[in-house]
Amino acid sequence: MEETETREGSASGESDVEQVSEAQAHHYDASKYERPSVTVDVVMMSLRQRDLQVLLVKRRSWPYEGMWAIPGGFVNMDESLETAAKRELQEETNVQDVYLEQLYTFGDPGRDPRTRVITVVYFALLDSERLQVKAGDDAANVGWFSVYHLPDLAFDHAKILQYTLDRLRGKLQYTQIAFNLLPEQFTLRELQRVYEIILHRRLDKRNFRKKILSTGILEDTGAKKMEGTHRPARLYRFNPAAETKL
Amino acid sequence: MEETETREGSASGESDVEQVSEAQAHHYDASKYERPSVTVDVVMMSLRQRDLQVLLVKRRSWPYEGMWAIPGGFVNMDESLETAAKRELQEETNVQDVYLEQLYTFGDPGRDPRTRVITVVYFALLDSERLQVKAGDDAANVGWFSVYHLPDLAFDHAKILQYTLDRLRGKLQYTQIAFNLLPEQFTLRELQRVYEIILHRRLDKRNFRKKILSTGILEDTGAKKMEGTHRPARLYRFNPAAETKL
DNA sequence: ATACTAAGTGTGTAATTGACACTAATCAAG
DNA sequence: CTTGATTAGTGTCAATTACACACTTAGTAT
Repeated sequence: MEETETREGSASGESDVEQVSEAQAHHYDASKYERPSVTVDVVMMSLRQRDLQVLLVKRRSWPYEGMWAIPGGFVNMDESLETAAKRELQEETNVQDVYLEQLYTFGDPGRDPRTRVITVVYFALLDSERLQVKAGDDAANVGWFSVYHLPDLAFDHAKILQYTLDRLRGKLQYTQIAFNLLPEQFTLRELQRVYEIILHRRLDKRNFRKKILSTGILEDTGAKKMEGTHRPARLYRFNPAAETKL
Repeated sequence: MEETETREGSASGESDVEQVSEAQAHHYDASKYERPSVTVDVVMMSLRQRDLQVLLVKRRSWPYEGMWAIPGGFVNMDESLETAAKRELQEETNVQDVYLEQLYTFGDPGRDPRTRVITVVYFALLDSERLQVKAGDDAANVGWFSVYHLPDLAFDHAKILQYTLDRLRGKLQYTQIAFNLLPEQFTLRELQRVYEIILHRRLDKRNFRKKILSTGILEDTGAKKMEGTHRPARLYRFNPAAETKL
Protein backbone atom coordinates (compact mmCIF):
# COMPACT_ATOMS: atom_id res chain seq x y z
CA MET A 1 0.00 0.00 0.00
CA GLU A 2 2.00 2.91 1.28
CA GLU A 3 5.69 2.98 0.67
CA THR A 4 6.50 5.94 2.82
CA GLU A 5 5.78 6.49 6.44
CA THR A 6 4.71 9.76 7.92
CA ARG A 7 7.44 11.95 9.23
CA GLU A 8 7.53 14.78 11.64
CA GLY A 9 10.11 17.50 11.61
CA SER A 10 10.81 20.09 14.22
CA ALA A 11 9.48 23.21 12.45
CA SER A 12 10.70 26.47 10.91
CA GLY A 13 12.83 26.51 7.76
CA GLU A 14 13.11 30.05 6.54
CA SER A 15 14.95 31.02 3.42
CA ASP A 16 14.04 31.33 -0.21
CA VAL A 17 11.94 29.83 -2.96
CA GLU A 18 12.89 27.70 -5.94
CA GLN A 19 13.18 23.99 -6.12
CA VAL A 20 14.30 21.67 -8.81
CA SER A 21 13.20 18.09 -9.27
CA GLU A 22 15.46 15.59 -7.68
CA ALA A 23 16.77 13.94 -10.78
CA GLN A 24 17.57 17.24 -12.39
CA ALA A 25 18.96 18.87 -9.30
CA HIS A 26 21.34 16.03 -8.87
CA HIS A 27 23.05 16.64 -12.14
CA TYR A 28 22.36 20.33 -12.44
CA ASP A 29 23.63 22.29 -15.37
CA ALA A 30 21.77 25.48 -16.13
CA SER A 31 23.05 25.74 -19.66
CA LYS A 32 21.44 22.44 -20.59
CA TYR A 33 17.94 23.87 -20.44
CA GLU A 34 16.45 26.16 -22.99
CA ARG A 35 14.74 28.99 -21.18
CA PRO A 36 11.50 30.81 -21.84
CA SER A 37 11.17 34.59 -21.79
CA VAL A 38 9.43 35.99 -18.75
CA THR A 39 7.41 39.18 -18.85
CA VAL A 40 5.15 41.00 -16.44
CA ASP A 41 1.90 42.53 -17.60
CA VAL A 42 0.18 45.06 -15.40
CA VAL A 43 -3.56 45.62 -15.42
CA MET A 44 -3.94 49.21 -14.19
CA MET A 45 -7.43 50.18 -13.18
CA SER A 46 -8.85 53.44 -12.02
CA LEU A 47 -12.18 55.17 -11.58
CA ARG A 48 -12.59 57.85 -14.15
CA GLN A 49 -15.75 59.65 -15.09
CA ARG A 50 -17.77 57.42 -12.80
CA ASP A 51 -16.58 54.39 -14.68
CA LEU A 52 -14.07 51.63 -14.02
CA GLN A 53 -11.36 52.04 -16.61
CA VAL A 54 -8.22 50.20 -17.59
CA LEU A 55 -5.05 51.50 -19.22
CA LEU A 56 -4.22 49.89 -22.54
CA VAL A 57 -1.48 50.43 -25.09
CA LYS A 58 -1.72 50.06 -28.82
CA ARG A 59 0.66 47.52 -30.28
CA ARG A 60 2.98 48.99 -32.88
CA SER A 61 4.36 45.80 -34.31
CA TRP A 62 3.73 42.18 -35.06
CA PRO A 63 1.98 40.24 -33.63
CA TYR A 64 -1.43 41.84 -33.16
CA GLU A 65 -0.14 45.07 -34.64
CA GLY A 66 -2.55 47.91 -34.11
CA MET A 67 -4.56 46.13 -31.44
CA TRP A 68 -4.86 47.23 -27.85
CA ALA A 69 -3.07 45.30 -25.13
CA ILE A 70 -2.29 45.28 -21.44
CA PRO A 71 1.04 47.06 -20.91
CA GLY A 72 3.96 44.84 -19.97
CA GLY A 73 7.62 44.13 -20.46
CA PHE A 74 10.48 41.78 -19.85
CA VAL A 75 11.69 41.01 -16.36
CA ASN A 76 15.32 42.00 -15.97
CA MET A 77 17.63 39.36 -14.58
CA ASP A 78 18.40 41.35 -11.45
CA GLU A 79 14.95 42.62 -10.49
CA SER A 80 12.08 40.91 -8.68
CA LEU A 81 8.75 40.34 -10.39
CA GLU A 82 7.16 43.03 -8.28
CA THR A 83 9.92 45.47 -9.09
CA ALA A 84 9.40 44.79 -12.75
CA ALA A 85 5.67 45.44 -12.32
CA LYS A 86 6.40 48.71 -10.52
CA ARG A 87 8.79 49.74 -13.24
CA GLU A 88 6.12 49.06 -15.82
CA LEU A 89 3.65 51.09 -13.79
CA GLN A 90 6.14 53.91 -13.58
CA GLU A 91 6.77 53.82 -17.31
CA GLU A 92 3.11 54.12 -18.18
CA THR A 93 1.85 56.41 -15.45
CA ASN A 94 3.64 58.62 -12.98
CA VAL A 95 2.33 57.00 -9.87
CA GLN A 96 4.14 55.25 -7.06
CA ASP A 97 2.90 53.61 -3.87
CA VAL A 98 -0.14 52.09 -5.45
CA TYR A 99 -1.98 48.93 -4.63
CA LEU A 100 -0.23 46.16 -6.55
CA GLU A 101 -1.08 42.50 -6.42
CA GLN A 102 0.06 39.46 -8.33
CA LEU A 103 -2.86 37.97 -10.21
CA TYR A 104 -1.93 34.93 -12.21
CA THR A 105 0.76 33.54 -14.47
CA PHE A 106 -0.02 32.58 -18.03
CA GLY A 107 2.44 30.51 -19.94
CA ASP A 108 1.01 28.22 -22.57
CA PRO A 109 3.52 27.45 -25.30
CA GLY A 110 2.78 28.97 -28.67
CA ARG A 111 0.75 31.83 -27.30
CA ASP A 112 3.28 34.29 -28.53
CA PRO A 113 4.41 33.49 -32.06
CA ARG A 114 7.83 35.04 -31.46
CA THR A 115 9.08 32.75 -28.74
CA ARG A 116 7.98 30.98 -25.59
CA VAL A 117 6.82 33.70 -23.23
CA ILE A 118 5.58 33.20 -19.71
CA THR A 119 3.84 36.25 -18.34
CA VAL A 120 3.16 37.07 -14.71
CA VAL A 121 0.16 39.35 -14.54
CA TYR A 122 -0.10 42.02 -11.87
CA PHE A 123 -3.04 44.15 -11.01
CA ALA A 124 -2.82 47.78 -9.87
CA LEU A 125 -5.46 50.12 -8.51
CA LEU A 126 -4.89 53.82 -9.00
CA ASP A 127 -6.45 56.83 -7.37
CA SER A 128 -7.50 58.92 -10.33
CA GLU A 129 -6.84 62.15 -8.45
CA ARG A 130 -3.14 61.39 -8.29
CA LEU A 131 -3.20 59.90 -11.72
CA GLN A 132 -1.65 61.36 -14.78
CA VAL A 133 -0.57 59.48 -17.84
CA LYS A 134 3.07 60.09 -18.44
CA ALA A 135 3.68 63.10 -20.60
CA GLY A 136 5.84 62.36 -23.60
CA ASP A 137 4.03 59.15 -24.32
CA ASP A 138 2.37 59.19 -27.63
CA ALA A 139 -1.22 59.85 -26.61
CA ALA A 140 -2.60 58.01 -29.60
CA ASN A 141 -0.99 54.82 -28.38
CA VAL A 142 -2.08 54.87 -24.75
CA GLY A 143 -5.62 55.13 -23.54
CA TRP A 144 -8.11 54.49 -20.80
CA PHE A 145 -11.03 52.24 -21.64
CA SER A 146 -14.13 51.32 -19.72
CA VAL A 147 -13.96 47.71 -18.59
CA TYR A 148 -17.55 47.51 -19.73
CA HIS A 149 -16.77 48.58 -23.29
CA LEU A 150 -13.43 47.14 -24.28
CA PRO A 151 -11.89 47.30 -27.75
CA ASP A 152 -10.53 44.23 -29.49
CA LEU A 153 -7.57 43.07 -27.50
CA ALA A 154 -4.35 41.34 -28.48
CA PHE A 155 -3.44 37.84 -27.22
CA ASP A 156 -6.03 36.65 -24.70
CA HIS A 157 -5.98 39.90 -22.84
CA ALA A 158 -9.77 40.02 -22.88
CA LYS A 159 -9.78 36.90 -20.75
CA ILE A 160 -7.20 38.37 -18.40
CA LEU A 161 -9.28 41.48 -17.90
CA GLN A 162 -12.36 39.42 -17.17
CA TYR A 163 -10.37 37.45 -14.64
CA THR A 164 -9.10 40.66 -13.06
CA LEU A 165 -12.59 42.06 -12.76
CA ASP A 166 -13.82 38.87 -11.10
CA ARG A 167 -10.98 38.99 -8.62
CA LEU A 168 -11.57 42.65 -7.89
CA ARG A 169 -15.24 41.99 -7.21
CA GLY A 170 -14.42 39.09 -4.96
CA LYS A 171 -11.90 41.02 -2.94
CA LEU A 172 -14.21 43.98 -2.64
CA GLN A 173 -16.44 41.91 -0.37
CA TYR A 174 -13.94 40.92 2.24
CA THR A 175 -11.06 43.39 2.02
CA GLN A 176 -10.55 47.13 2.08
CA ILE A 177 -9.29 47.19 -1.48
CA ALA A 178 -11.83 49.83 -2.52
CA PHE A 179 -10.02 52.60 -0.68
CA ASN A 180 -7.16 52.37 -3.13
CA LEU A 181 -9.36 53.91 -5.78
CA LEU A 182 -10.17 56.99 -3.71
CA PRO A 183 -8.15 59.99 -2.58
CA GLU A 184 -7.24 60.28 1.09
CA GLN A 185 -10.49 62.00 1.95
CA PHE A 186 -13.83 61.05 0.47
CA THR A 187 -17.51 61.09 1.17
CA LEU A 188 -19.63 58.05 1.90
CA ARG A 189 -21.45 58.58 -1.35
CA GLU A 190 -18.17 58.44 -3.25
CA LEU A 191 -17.23 55.23 -1.50
CA GLN A 192 -20.61 53.77 -2.31
CA ARG A 193 -20.10 54.75 -5.92
CA VAL A 194 -16.85 52.78 -6.00
CA TYR A 195 -18.72 49.69 -4.91
CA GLU A 196 -21.55 50.29 -7.33
CA ILE A 197 -19.30 50.81 -10.31
CA ILE A 198 -17.23 47.73 -9.62
CA LEU A 199 -20.11 45.45 -8.71
CA HIS A 200 -22.13 46.98 -11.53
CA ARG A 201 -25.34 47.25 -9.55
CA ARG A 202 -27.07 49.75 -7.28
CA LEU A 203 -26.70 49.46 -3.55
CA ASP A 204 -29.08 50.71 -0.89
CA LYS A 205 -27.76 53.92 0.61
CA ARG A 206 -28.89 53.28 4.17
CA ASN A 207 -27.72 49.69 4.33
CA PHE A 208 -24.40 50.60 2.77
CA ARG A 209 -23.72 53.36 5.29
CA LYS A 210 -24.82 51.24 8.20
CA LYS A 211 -22.51 48.43 7.19
CA ILE A 212 -19.44 50.54 6.47
CA LEU A 213 -19.79 52.70 9.56
CA SER A 214 -20.37 49.69 11.82
CA THR A 215 -16.96 48.29 10.89
CA GLY A 216 -15.21 51.37 12.26
CA ILE A 217 -12.76 51.61 9.37
CA LEU A 218 -13.83 55.18 8.65
CA GLU A 219 -12.68 58.23 10.52
CA ASP A 220 -14.64 61.47 10.28
CA THR A 221 -12.23 64.23 9.28
CA GLY A 222 -14.59 66.94 10.49
CA ALA A 223 -14.35 68.57 7.07
CA LYS A 224 -17.18 68.70 4.60
CA LYS A 225 -17.32 68.61 0.86
CA MET A 226 -19.56 71.02 -1.03
CA GLU A 227 -20.29 70.01 -4.54
CA GLY A 228 -23.18 71.63 -6.31
CA THR A 229 -26.22 73.28 -4.91
CA HIS A 230 -27.20 71.01 -2.07
CA ARG A 231 -26.36 69.81 1.39
CA PRO A 232 -22.60 69.22 1.86
CA ALA A 233 -21.28 65.76 2.68
CA ARG A 234 -18.98 64.75 5.54
CA LEU A 235 -15.47 63.82 4.49
CA TYR A 236 -14.05 60.61 5.86
CA ARG A 237 -10.62 59.08 5.92
CA PHE A 238 -9.72 55.39 5.86
CA ASN A 239 -8.44 54.15 9.19
CA PRO A 240 -6.24 51.11 8.51
CA ALA A 241 -5.66 50.67 12.25
CA ALA A 242 -9.18 49.34 12.73
CA GLU A 243 -8.55 45.78 11.68
CA THR A 244 -11.89 44.55 10.54
CA LYS A 245 -13.28 42.08 8.17
CA LEU A 246 -15.66 43.96 5.98
CA MET B 1 -4.26 67.36 -16.41
CA GLU B 2 -5.17 64.37 -18.49
CA GLU B 3 -3.31 63.73 -21.66
CA THR B 4 -5.43 60.91 -22.92
CA GLU B 5 -9.11 60.80 -23.53
CA THR B 6 -11.31 57.86 -22.77
CA ARG B 7 -11.90 55.46 -25.56
CA GLU B 8 -14.49 52.90 -26.24
CA GLY B 9 -13.96 49.83 -28.31
CA SER B 10 -16.45 47.37 -29.65
CA ALA B 11 -15.64 44.32 -27.50
CA SER B 12 -14.29 40.78 -27.83
CA GLY B 13 -10.63 40.19 -28.64
CA GLU B 14 -9.93 36.53 -28.12
CA SER B 15 -6.57 34.99 -28.61
CA ASP B 16 -3.60 34.45 -26.39
CA VAL B 17 -1.58 35.94 -23.57
CA GLU B 18 1.81 37.62 -23.58
CA GLN B 19 2.60 41.22 -24.18
CA VAL B 20 5.83 43.06 -24.49
CA SER B 21 6.43 46.70 -23.66
CA GLU B 22 6.09 49.02 -26.57
CA ALA B 23 9.66 50.12 -26.89
CA GLN B 24 10.94 46.59 -26.67
CA ALA B 25 8.32 45.08 -28.89
CA HIS B 26 9.15 47.56 -31.55
CA HIS B 27 12.69 46.41 -31.91
CA TYR B 28 12.21 42.85 -30.80
CA ASP B 29 15.07 40.42 -30.75
CA ALA B 30 14.63 37.48 -28.41
CA SER B 31 18.30 36.67 -28.28
CA LYS B 32 19.09 40.05 -26.80
CA TYR B 33 17.55 39.19 -23.46
CA GLU B 34 19.06 36.90 -20.91
CA ARG B 35 16.37 34.55 -19.68
CA PRO B 36 15.60 33.15 -16.25
CA SER B 37 14.89 29.49 -15.60
CA VAL B 38 11.27 28.68 -14.94
CA THR B 39 10.19 25.82 -12.71
CA VAL B 40 6.91 24.60 -11.30
CA ASP B 41 6.66 23.44 -7.71
CA VAL B 42 3.66 21.42 -6.65
CA VAL B 43 2.31 21.43 -3.12
CA MET B 44 0.52 18.08 -2.84
CA MET B 45 -1.75 17.72 0.12
CA SER B 46 -3.78 14.82 1.35
CA LEU B 47 -5.59 13.65 4.44
CA ARG B 48 -3.72 10.80 6.03
CA GLN B 49 -4.18 9.38 9.50
CA ARG B 50 -6.69 12.09 10.33
CA ASP B 51 -4.12 14.74 9.59
CA LEU B 52 -3.48 17.16 6.75
CA GLN B 53 -0.20 16.12 5.19
CA VAL B 54 2.05 17.38 2.45
CA LEU B 55 4.47 15.49 0.24
CA LEU B 56 8.07 16.63 0.50
CA VAL B 57 11.30 15.45 -1.06
CA LYS B 58 14.73 15.48 0.48
CA ARG B 59 17.29 17.49 -1.45
CA ARG B 60 20.27 15.44 -2.53
CA SER B 61 22.52 18.27 -3.61
CA TRP B 62 23.54 21.83 -3.12
CA PRO B 63 21.89 24.16 -2.22
CA TYR B 64 20.04 23.12 0.93
CA GLU B 65 21.39 19.60 0.60
CA GLY B 66 19.66 17.20 2.95
CA MET B 67 16.75 19.53 3.66
CA TRP B 68 13.15 18.83 2.75
CA ALA B 69 11.53 20.73 -0.09
CA ILE B 70 8.38 20.99 -2.15
CA PRO B 71 8.77 18.80 -5.27
CA GLY B 72 9.22 20.64 -8.53
CA GLY B 73 11.05 20.75 -11.82
CA PHE B 74 11.80 22.71 -14.94
CA VAL B 75 9.11 23.64 -17.40
CA ASN B 76 9.85 22.18 -20.79
CA MET B 77 9.73 24.58 -23.72
CA ASP B 78 6.82 22.82 -25.34
CA GLU B 79 4.55 22.18 -22.36
CA SER B 80 2.12 24.46 -20.53
CA LEU B 81 2.65 25.33 -16.89
CA GLU B 82 -0.25 23.14 -15.90
CA THR B 83 1.09 20.24 -17.93
CA ALA B 84 4.42 20.62 -16.19
CA ALA B 85 2.64 20.56 -12.83
CA LYS B 86 0.75 17.41 -13.82
CA ARG B 87 3.95 15.78 -14.95
CA GLU B 88 5.52 16.58 -11.62
CA LEU B 89 2.51 15.14 -9.85
CA GLN B 90 2.78 12.02 -11.93
CA GLU B 91 6.46 11.65 -11.21
CA GLU B 92 5.97 11.81 -7.46
CA THR B 93 2.68 10.01 -7.05
CA ASN B 94 0.70 7.81 -9.37
CA VAL B 95 -2.40 9.90 -9.45
CA GLN B 96 -4.14 11.64 -12.30
CA ASP B 97 -7.28 13.75 -12.48
CA VAL B 98 -6.66 15.53 -9.24
CA TYR B 99 -7.62 19.00 -8.14
CA LEU B 100 -4.85 21.28 -9.34
CA GLU B 101 -4.74 25.03 -8.96
CA GLN B 102 -2.13 27.66 -9.64
CA LEU B 103 -1.17 29.36 -6.40
CA TYR B 104 1.43 32.02 -6.85
CA THR B 105 4.66 32.78 -8.67
CA PHE B 106 7.84 33.47 -6.76
CA GLY B 107 10.75 34.97 -8.58
CA ASP B 108 13.03 37.15 -6.53
CA PRO B 109 16.54 37.27 -7.95
CA GLY B 110 19.19 35.56 -5.91
CA ARG B 111 16.80 33.17 -4.22
CA ASP B 112 18.46 30.26 -5.87
CA PRO B 113 22.24 30.56 -5.73
CA ARG B 114 22.63 28.59 -8.96
CA THR B 115 20.87 30.91 -11.35
CA ARG B 116 17.83 33.13 -11.63
CA VAL B 117 14.86 30.85 -11.14
CA ILE B 118 11.23 31.87 -11.31
CA THR B 119 8.92 29.27 -9.87
CA VAL B 120 5.21 28.93 -10.48
CA VAL B 121 3.68 27.15 -7.52
CA TYR B 122 0.73 24.83 -7.96
CA PHE B 123 -1.40 23.24 -5.34
CA ALA B 124 -2.90 19.74 -5.59
CA LEU B 125 -5.40 17.94 -3.39
CA LEU B 126 -5.26 14.17 -3.37
CA ASP B 127 -7.73 11.58 -2.21
CA SER B 128 -5.62 9.40 0.04
CA GLU B 129 -7.58 6.28 -0.91
CA ARG B 130 -6.34 6.51 -4.47
CA LEU B 131 -2.98 7.66 -3.34
CA GLN B 132 0.16 5.71 -3.53
CA VAL B 133 3.65 7.10 -3.62
CA LYS B 134 5.38 5.93 -6.72
CA ALA B 135 7.16 2.67 -6.24
CA GLY B 136 10.81 2.78 -7.19
CA ASP B 137 11.30 6.15 -5.59
CA ASP B 138 13.78 6.02 -2.84
CA ALA B 139 11.47 6.00 0.17
CA ALA B 140 14.01 7.70 2.36
CA ASN B 141 13.89 10.73 0.10
CA VAL B 142 10.15 11.21 -0.20
CA GLY B 143 7.76 11.57 2.68
CA TRP B 144 4.46 12.84 3.93
CA PHE B 145 4.54 15.40 6.71
CA SER B 146 1.83 16.93 8.81
CA VAL B 147 1.35 20.58 7.88
CA TYR B 148 1.19 21.18 11.61
CA HIS B 149 4.61 19.66 12.27
CA LEU B 150 6.89 20.50 9.39
CA PRO B 151 10.61 19.78 9.23
CA ASP B 152 13.14 22.42 8.30
CA LEU B 153 12.49 23.35 4.71
CA ALA B 154 14.75 24.48 1.89
CA PHE B 155 14.41 27.92 0.25
CA ASP B 156 11.34 29.71 1.61
CA HIS B 157 9.17 26.68 1.22
CA ALA B 158 7.88 27.11 4.77
CA LYS B 159 6.33 30.39 3.69
CA ILE B 160 4.84 28.80 0.60
CA LEU B 161 3.21 26.07 2.67
CA GLN B 162 1.77 28.63 5.06
CA TYR B 163 0.38 30.53 2.10
CA THR B 164 -1.09 27.34 0.68
CA LEU B 165 -2.78 26.50 3.94
CA ASP B 166 -4.29 29.97 4.18
CA ARG B 167 -5.63 29.69 0.66
CA LEU B 168 -7.03 26.23 1.31
CA ARG B 169 -8.83 27.48 4.41
CA GLY B 170 -10.21 30.44 2.54
CA LYS B 171 -11.51 28.36 -0.33
CA LEU B 172 -12.99 25.80 2.00
CA GLN B 173 -15.57 28.38 3.04
CA TYR B 174 -16.98 29.26 -0.32
CA THR B 175 -16.15 26.39 -2.66
CA GLN B 176 -16.55 22.63 -2.78
CA ILE B 177 -12.82 22.05 -2.67
CA ALA B 178 -13.11 19.70 0.33
CA PHE B 179 -14.58 16.89 -1.74
CA ASN B 180 -11.27 16.48 -3.53
CA LEU B 181 -9.80 15.03 -0.38
CA LEU B 182 -12.41 12.30 -0.07
CA PRO B 183 -13.18 9.15 -2.05
CA GLU B 184 -16.30 9.08 -4.21
CA GLN B 185 -18.47 7.94 -1.34
CA PHE B 186 -18.12 9.19 2.19
CA THR B 187 -20.07 9.75 5.36
CA LEU B 188 -21.07 13.11 6.75
CA ARG B 189 -18.77 12.54 9.68
CA GLU B 190 -15.84 12.04 7.31
CA LEU B 191 -16.69 15.25 5.50
CA GLN B 192 -16.91 17.08 8.78
CA ARG B 193 -13.52 15.70 9.71
CA VAL B 194 -12.03 17.19 6.52
CA TYR B 195 -13.27 20.60 7.58
CA GLU B 196 -12.10 20.17 11.13
CA ILE B 197 -8.62 19.07 10.17
CA ILE B 198 -8.12 21.87 7.70
CA LEU B 199 -9.64 24.61 9.81
CA HIS B 200 -7.94 23.11 12.85
CA ARG B 201 -10.93 23.48 15.14
CA ARG B 202 -13.97 21.49 16.17
CA LEU B 203 -17.27 22.07 14.46
CA ASP B 204 -20.74 21.42 15.83
CA LYS B 205 -22.15 18.20 14.38
CA ARG B 206 -25.75 19.35 14.06
CA ASN B 207 -24.97 22.73 12.56
CA PHE B 208 -22.50 21.22 10.15
CA ARG B 209 -24.97 18.63 8.86
CA LYS B 210 -27.76 21.16 8.62
CA LYS B 211 -25.63 23.51 6.56
CA ILE B 212 -24.19 20.92 4.20
CA LEU B 213 -27.47 19.13 3.60
CA SER B 214 -29.35 22.39 3.03
CA THR B 215 -27.10 23.21 0.08
CA GLY B 216 -28.18 20.08 -1.75
CA ILE B 217 -24.69 19.21 -2.94
CA LEU B 218 -24.88 15.77 -1.36
CA GLU B 219 -26.65 12.78 -2.82
CA ASP B 220 -27.57 9.85 -0.59
CA THR B 221 -26.20 6.69 -2.18
CA GLY B 222 -28.50 4.46 -0.16
CA ALA B 223 -25.49 2.51 1.00
CA LYS B 224 -24.21 2.52 4.54
CA LYS B 225 -20.78 2.27 6.01
CA MET B 226 -20.18 0.03 9.01
CA GLU B 227 -17.05 0.78 10.88
CA GLY B 228 -16.68 -0.60 14.37
CA THR B 229 -19.30 -1.70 16.78
CA HIS B 230 -21.94 0.96 16.42
CA ARG B 231 -24.67 2.40 14.24
CA PRO B 232 -23.66 2.51 10.56
CA ALA B 233 -23.44 5.84 8.75
CA ARG B 234 -25.14 6.78 5.48
CA LEU B 235 -22.82 7.09 2.52
CA TYR B 236 -23.15 10.19 0.41
CA ARG B 237 -21.78 11.22 -2.94
CA PHE B 238 -20.89 14.72 -4.11
CA ASN B 239 -23.34 16.08 -6.65
CA PRO B 240 -21.54 18.68 -8.73
CA ALA B 241 -24.73 19.42 -10.65
CA ALA B 242 -26.21 21.26 -7.71
CA GLU B 243 -24.55 24.59 -8.30
CA THR B 244 -24.49 26.17 -4.92
CA LYS B 245 -22.44 28.60 -3.02
CA LEU B 246 -21.55 26.88 0.19
C1' DA C 1 -30.55 -8.76 27.70
C1' DT C 2 -27.00 -5.34 28.53
C1' DA C 3 -23.29 -2.33 27.66
C1' DC C 4 -20.83 0.21 24.38
C1' DT C 5 -20.19 3.38 20.59
C1' DA C 6 -20.84 6.60 17.04
C1' DA C 7 -24.94 8.16 13.97
C1' DG C 8 -28.51 11.03 13.66
C1' DT C 9 -31.86 14.68 14.90
C1' DG C 10 -34.54 20.01 16.57
C1' DT C 11 -35.27 24.22 19.05
C1' DG C 12 -34.56 28.72 20.80
C1' DT C 13 -31.70 32.99 20.64
C1' DA C 14 -28.73 36.32 18.66
C1' DA C 15 -26.82 38.49 14.75
C1' DT C 16 -27.11 39.76 10.07
C1' DT C 17 -29.24 41.05 5.80
C1' DG C 18 -32.31 43.47 3.05
C1' DA C 19 -36.38 46.26 1.86
C1' DC C 20 -38.12 50.62 2.27
C1' DA C 21 -39.37 56.74 2.70
C1' DC C 22 -38.84 60.83 4.82
C1' DT C 23 -36.19 65.05 6.80
C1' DA C 24 -32.01 68.22 6.58
C1' DA C 25 -28.81 71.41 4.54
C1' DT C 26 -27.21 74.04 0.99
C1' DC C 27 -27.52 77.05 -3.42
C1' DA C 28 -29.91 79.45 -7.17
C1' DA C 29 -33.61 81.96 -8.98
C1' DG C 30 -37.30 84.89 -8.62
C1' DC D 1 -36.48 86.08 1.76
C1' DT D 2 -39.25 82.46 -0.01
C1' DT D 3 -39.44 78.62 -3.10
C1' DG D 4 -37.55 74.85 -5.71
C1' DA D 5 -33.98 71.82 -6.75
C1' DT D 6 -30.73 68.57 -5.25
C1' DT D 7 -28.12 65.42 -2.64
C1' DA D 8 -26.90 64.15 2.45
C1' DG D 9 -28.32 61.77 6.09
C1' DT D 10 -31.19 58.76 9.12
C1' DG D 11 -34.43 54.05 11.53
C1' DT D 12 -37.54 50.13 11.65
C1' DC D 13 -39.38 45.76 10.71
C1' DA D 14 -39.17 41.12 8.76
C1' DA D 15 -36.62 37.28 7.06
C1' DT D 16 -32.64 34.71 7.13
C1' DT D 17 -28.63 32.90 8.98
C1' DA D 18 -25.45 31.56 12.67
C1' DC D 19 -24.70 29.43 16.83
C1' DA D 20 -25.24 27.02 21.22
C1' DC D 21 -26.83 22.96 23.11
C1' DA D 22 -28.57 17.11 24.63
C1' DC D 23 -31.03 13.13 23.76
C1' DT D 24 -32.49 8.99 20.90
C1' DT D 25 -31.21 5.37 17.46
C1' DA D 26 -28.94 1.46 15.35
C1' DG D 27 -25.69 -1.42 15.25
C1' DT D 28 -21.77 -4.88 17.58
C1' DA D 29 -19.89 -7.67 21.34
C1' DT D 30 -20.40 -10.30 25.46
